[in-house]
Amino acid sequence: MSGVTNRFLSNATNRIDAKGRVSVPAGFRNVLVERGIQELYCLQDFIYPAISVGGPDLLDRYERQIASVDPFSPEANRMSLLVHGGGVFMRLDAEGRLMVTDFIRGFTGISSEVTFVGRSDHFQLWQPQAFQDAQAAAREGRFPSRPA
Amino acid sequence: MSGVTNRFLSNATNRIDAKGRVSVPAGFRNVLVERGIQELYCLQDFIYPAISVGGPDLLDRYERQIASVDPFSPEANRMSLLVHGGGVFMRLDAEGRLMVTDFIRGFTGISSEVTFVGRSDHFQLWQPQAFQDAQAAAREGRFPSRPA
DNA sequence: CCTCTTCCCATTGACGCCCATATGGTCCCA
DNA sequence: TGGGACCATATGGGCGTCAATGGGAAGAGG
Repeated sequence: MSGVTNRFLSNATNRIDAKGRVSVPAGFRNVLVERGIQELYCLQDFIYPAISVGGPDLLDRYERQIASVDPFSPEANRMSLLVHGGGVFMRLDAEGRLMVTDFIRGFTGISSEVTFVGRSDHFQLWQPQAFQDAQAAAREGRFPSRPA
Repeated sequence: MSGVTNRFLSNATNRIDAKGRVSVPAGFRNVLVERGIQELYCLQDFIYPAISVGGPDLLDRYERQIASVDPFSPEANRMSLLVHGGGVFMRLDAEGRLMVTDFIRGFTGISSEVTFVGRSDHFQLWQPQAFQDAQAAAREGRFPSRPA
């Protein structure tokens, strides 16, 4: 109800510790509780070098999107590769942290810090500088280059 | 009613205290009450190095615009990156102050003082000198240079 | 048997919720 | 018209709580 806890908003940067863990911002954790999300589904963004994190419904939406285009098109092929081949379930530990796996590091370029970015119904993991650059580019009206 | 308290007008500069808080000018707080705004949606402006502050309706307007395009399109992704990733809900403390977070400092360059600028249906937070410069430029009819 | 993960606890610093003080202005009244 | 009570705003600071982070130890898997 309060607008504050029902959507993923804003961005914040946290450190990765020696064990490869990083705290999810408390505000985001509250949204997860509010939405009853316990299992996190992580997948690669179609456009940006970022990992999208949300509940199982996030996967549902992406699958519907894939289904809405010609299943034999290169676009559908590419999306399926990212969603089905690159998706993974994760859980938070008791302190609200998640493991930054090689899968995440490799796709995003994250090494020592993670920028958490709210996306309303999900949030994303970014390499800090990449996020700054992408946001600045978006303000200028430029679109990110897309993989062929 | 009188026209004085229903719009954000004029500008004022206040100090940030040792704990990183700053008082929102009483005139602006009155407008917030008049408009029934309790939760403040703060957005990193698209053009200027300033934070725009308004009610939840400010976010609603942007979200309707996003909803009007294909949600999986690059355009929607780009707008969400700015509107969701660059916005956050905040609330004032009992004395009418708000925390000047890194989210605000980093984007505006604000360090020790904040200039509050009325924009009719919302107001903005500026680094004082940046506001002076932008206003002088506007008087000369020059347009702002977009952020790099 | 060794390594990686999971669970648990400790520390520290930040933030929220209070209450206190200063400063400047307004209004009333002598 | 000058003084002074009164008031609203801006600002300062104490203190409890929670978040972010670090690290030990037990458990699982190779």
